[in-house]
Amino acid sequence: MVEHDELLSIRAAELYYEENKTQDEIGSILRLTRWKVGRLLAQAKANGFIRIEIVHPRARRLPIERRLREKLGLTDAIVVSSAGVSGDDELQSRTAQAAADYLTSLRPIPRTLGLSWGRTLHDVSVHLKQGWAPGVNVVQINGGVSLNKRAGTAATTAVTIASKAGGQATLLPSPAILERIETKRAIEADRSVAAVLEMAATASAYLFSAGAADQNSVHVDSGYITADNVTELVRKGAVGDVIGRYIDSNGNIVDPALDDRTVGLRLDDLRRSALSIAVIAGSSKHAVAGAVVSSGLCTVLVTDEDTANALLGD
Amino acid sequence: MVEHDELLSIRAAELYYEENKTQDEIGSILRLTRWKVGRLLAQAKANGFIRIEIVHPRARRLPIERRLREKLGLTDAIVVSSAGVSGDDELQSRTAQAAADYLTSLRPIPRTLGLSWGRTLHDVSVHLKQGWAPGVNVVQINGGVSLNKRAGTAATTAVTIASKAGGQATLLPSPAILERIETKRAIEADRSVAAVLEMAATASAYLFSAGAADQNSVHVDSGYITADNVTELVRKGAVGDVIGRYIDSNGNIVDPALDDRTVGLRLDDLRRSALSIAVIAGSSKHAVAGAVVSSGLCTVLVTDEDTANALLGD
DNA sequence: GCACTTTCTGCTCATATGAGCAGACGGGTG
DNA sequence: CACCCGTCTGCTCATATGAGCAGAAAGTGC
Repeated sequence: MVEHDELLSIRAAELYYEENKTQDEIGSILRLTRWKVGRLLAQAKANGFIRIEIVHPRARRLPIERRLREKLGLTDAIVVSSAGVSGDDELQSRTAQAAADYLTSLRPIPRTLGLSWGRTLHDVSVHLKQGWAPGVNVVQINGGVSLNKRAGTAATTAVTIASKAGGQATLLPSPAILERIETKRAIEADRSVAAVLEMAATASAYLFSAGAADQNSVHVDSGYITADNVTELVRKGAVGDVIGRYIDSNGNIVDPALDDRTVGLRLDDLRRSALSIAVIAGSSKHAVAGAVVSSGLCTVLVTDEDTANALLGD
Repeated sequence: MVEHDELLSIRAAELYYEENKTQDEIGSILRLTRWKVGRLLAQAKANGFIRIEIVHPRARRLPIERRLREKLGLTDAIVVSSAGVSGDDELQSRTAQAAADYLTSLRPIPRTLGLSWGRTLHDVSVHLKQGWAPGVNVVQINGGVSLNKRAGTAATTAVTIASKAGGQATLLPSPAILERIETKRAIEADRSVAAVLEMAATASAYLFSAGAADQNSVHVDSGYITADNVTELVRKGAVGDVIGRYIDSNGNIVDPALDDRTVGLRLDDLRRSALSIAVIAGSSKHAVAGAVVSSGLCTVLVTDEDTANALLGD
């Protein structure tokens, strides 16, 4: 009889959800009392036969957000829906939009925002509304200025975010990765750079993304490292990079020598921060996202539904 | 402000459908009155942002059924959901199940059921329950007995359906298509064949499927026609076959000479019937389904959601 | 700036729905 | 066959929701 009840619950669900009939009407159609209909409907829901989806570019997945907060110990999580999405580009754009929304509604408003750069964060800067906050200063937390046009967007991103909030942008005038460690030490010792790094270390909030460890990395594009370097890093266990530093799935630095040549905030500075927001979207970034979250690099994660489900292991 | 209301309606929908909050609670979260929340929710529904799907192999799509009845003038339409379906095979199986259900619940119970044959109808016969009706006789309406094992299922189908209803099966002892028209005339004149055809013409209901006009046709498999014949038929506008007769998109016979060599009920006999049930599923059969429905070959259509949507032109 | 129309808001009231409970039912078990 | 235990049924009652309406607000044309 269980089998038969299941079928009945489907018939009831059709009439209720597709034909907008009341449980009473359904009762007289299926020759049941309205209470029985109510129970069948509840049963159909409990069995997962009723799937309700909110189809909208700005839709979020609150239950997944809650599970992320609870299971992974995040202060906050923002998960955008991937329902009806056409490709990774759209997913990234939706996520960037959500990050912009999150920044806008953030209270208390941070005085200084430490910022990394990349395609995702550029997208966030575009989505922010003019006047999104009343005075927020932005400081770059890792190097990468104008080595080529792609890296040039690093400056644009910082300046855009600051100017839309009526604040100042402080750029870090250094390449992301230097060829020799001596050069890196020298540049860090320079007053203009040291001042920026000092400011970066004391920012009240951080906003960063992560890159996948593959040939499409911005660091390869920008010429800081070669495709072969990346292959080697992957062999050593790298899953991606955060503010220019390549990490393995536990969030540890993969290649300390390379890391020593990388200019910018240390990962531990990020881990000490009370508010660090990671914006990570797209199927290629599931692994880095996992590393970022599990090693405590962020307190807030903005991501897409698929990545979130991957993090939760289902 | 419309833009802003849309976003609010999405936030409200998230809280309502994913977090099971009451409209009142949502009101206090979003700082709105509960009536405003109700209106936002109604708006979200009206804009199609809320998608409710019933995910179950036996789920039907009642609104599409209604539109099929209204727009295409069918007496009845049964549309199974394609939600979460893996391939055409599953779609066909679901549709066959629905056809079996429909037959079982059919009132008044037909005394004699005219039947064609094919993979789909075989599937229907399998899904019917023992004792699905109290005494229904079955008569084959087109030829095709045991030329090879595939065609052999024609007899099995008819016998199964009849025996599960405690009735008699009457087989049409003839090939589907003969090579020479004289042979066809001779076989039709034979008393044993003529009697079956007479019975077929006076059946109280018909159940048939349709084949796509392609190389996978049962008629090619069974050796009644060659793959080249099919190519030629398609060139002449054939979209598929019904009870062995190839029709174009208007439901007209494509090749009168071939048709004259085909044994069985005429299409016009089907069109005159008060109850003829077509069971057609799968993406390859959208075109035939359109021809069958628009030329009035069936009064009842059992099909899948995708095919139905194709018929409705969207 | 004023009269007019249209849209929006917060309400009352009727209805639909879910929670919880007492009794009916069913089917093992001694 | 009587008994018990778990499940199911139909109910009452509290709550959530939608329809409809009067007044407020916001446009619109002169």
